[in-house]
Amino acid sequence: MTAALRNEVLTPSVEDYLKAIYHLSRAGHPATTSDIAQHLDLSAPSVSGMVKRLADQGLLEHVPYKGVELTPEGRRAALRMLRRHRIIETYLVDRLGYTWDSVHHEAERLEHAVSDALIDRMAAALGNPGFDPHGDPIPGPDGSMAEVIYTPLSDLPAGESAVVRRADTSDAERLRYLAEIGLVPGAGIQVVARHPFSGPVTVRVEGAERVVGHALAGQVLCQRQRGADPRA
Amino acid sequence: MTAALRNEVLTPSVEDYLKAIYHLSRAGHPATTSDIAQHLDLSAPSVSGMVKRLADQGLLEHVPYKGVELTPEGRRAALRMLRRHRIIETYLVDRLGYTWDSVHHEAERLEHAVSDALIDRMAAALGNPGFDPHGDPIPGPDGSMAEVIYTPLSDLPAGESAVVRRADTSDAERLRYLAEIGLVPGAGIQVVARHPFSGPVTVRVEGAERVVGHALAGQVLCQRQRGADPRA
DNA sequence: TCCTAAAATTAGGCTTATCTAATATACCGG
DNA sequence: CCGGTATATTAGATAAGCCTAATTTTAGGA
Repeated sequence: MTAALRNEVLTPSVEDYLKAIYHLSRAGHPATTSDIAQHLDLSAPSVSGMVKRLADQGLLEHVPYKGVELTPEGRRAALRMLRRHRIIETYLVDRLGYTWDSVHHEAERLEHAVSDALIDRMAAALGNPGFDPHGDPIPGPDGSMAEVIYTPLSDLPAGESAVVRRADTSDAERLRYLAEIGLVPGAGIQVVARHPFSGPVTVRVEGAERVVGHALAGQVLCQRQRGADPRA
Repeated sequence: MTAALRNEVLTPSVEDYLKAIYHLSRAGHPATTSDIAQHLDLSAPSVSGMVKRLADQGLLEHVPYKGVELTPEGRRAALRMLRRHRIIETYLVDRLGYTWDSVHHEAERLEHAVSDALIDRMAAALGNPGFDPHGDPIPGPDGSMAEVIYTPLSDLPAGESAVVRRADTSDAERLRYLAEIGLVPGAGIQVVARHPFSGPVTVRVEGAERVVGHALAGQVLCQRQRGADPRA
């Protein structure tokens, strides 16, 4: 019998684990114990213990010493939390004057307390937006989520701001180099200049200006910020 | 060293106990273990245990086998919860289309999760109201609360709706009788007719019509509903 | 292949908050 | 003033989540 059929309510702790595992699994491979522990700022044994309970509840699959992956039920729960989080953030920014960078902590607390009905009312009041203030897509009540179109750094026009979302290569050398100059997922960047004839791109990252060759820039997938809105 | 100086954060459970004790203490005498247990739907031993911990933390005074009373610090915490609860209720009714009777449960969950900053933003967005949708006063950030003017049932004009708030007598016979006909604190009433020359009042309580003598009606203190707003 | 370092798990303990069962206290009527 | 009932407290157990210390497993390098 699955947890859903047993009609169980998830504790805030469990919800946080599912969220963390969902995020860590985006990359494809299973989330490891230490990844989860670091993400949630907990000890590894705490994670081991919780993982066992979550597996018993049918929310994830655990291969000991290997890692965990969410079951469809676990993923549903994680997407529900993602929806809550992003709607709350959007509401607080849109209606209560929060700034996009100050809103995360508040949403982190509220997402465990609001009812589904309130989330739906907030979403309706906002016109059922598809994206939050950070540009991230908001899952629907059914768990469906808009695809985000990532733009290669090499295609961004000069002057534009964006957020690095993914490095489209598995070459360790390149990944290491990109990390070294700060072009990691989540990093905010601004294109300073594009040089013609497939030349390099000059980009500002964390205050520093970096020059990135055309080929490498093509593998740095970015999410464009306001003004070139993905919801268009 | 008091809990406040130790900078402790109260758990949701503790907040609920303080709220319950605050409400039960309105009547004057200390709150008893079984009152608290009934109010929170917990066993008496659970309450005994928690009461001991709260007394250790300096949030209340406990005289074993007698009852508990909040310390100034405990009262501050309770009023902070009351403020949160009532601002949340007001916001949800005013801005998100909740009805005044459906809003309680949602507020009960949110009041433990919202930050002080969010409460202040919600209050500001509402124009710092002094009363919630039920007509109850909202404590300020400093714990101050508007006095509510209660109107004796004998003074209410015919047709007016009100809520019974207090019976201004300690005569057990009268209290028992008032309870019998449903004129208890919290009961919603409507004045059907007032009879002249200090005659009785006909009032609808829980669907039934009751006739109350002038003297007794003078001791049933009511809070008038919308249209004769206490915030005037 | 073997050995070691990193990662994961198990063992054992703590705190909060709840419960049921047993015991202690208070109050009221005779 | 004495006993019985109602109320309160203590005793002891449980579950969720967290921790540190000890152990086990995996994987990479000589």
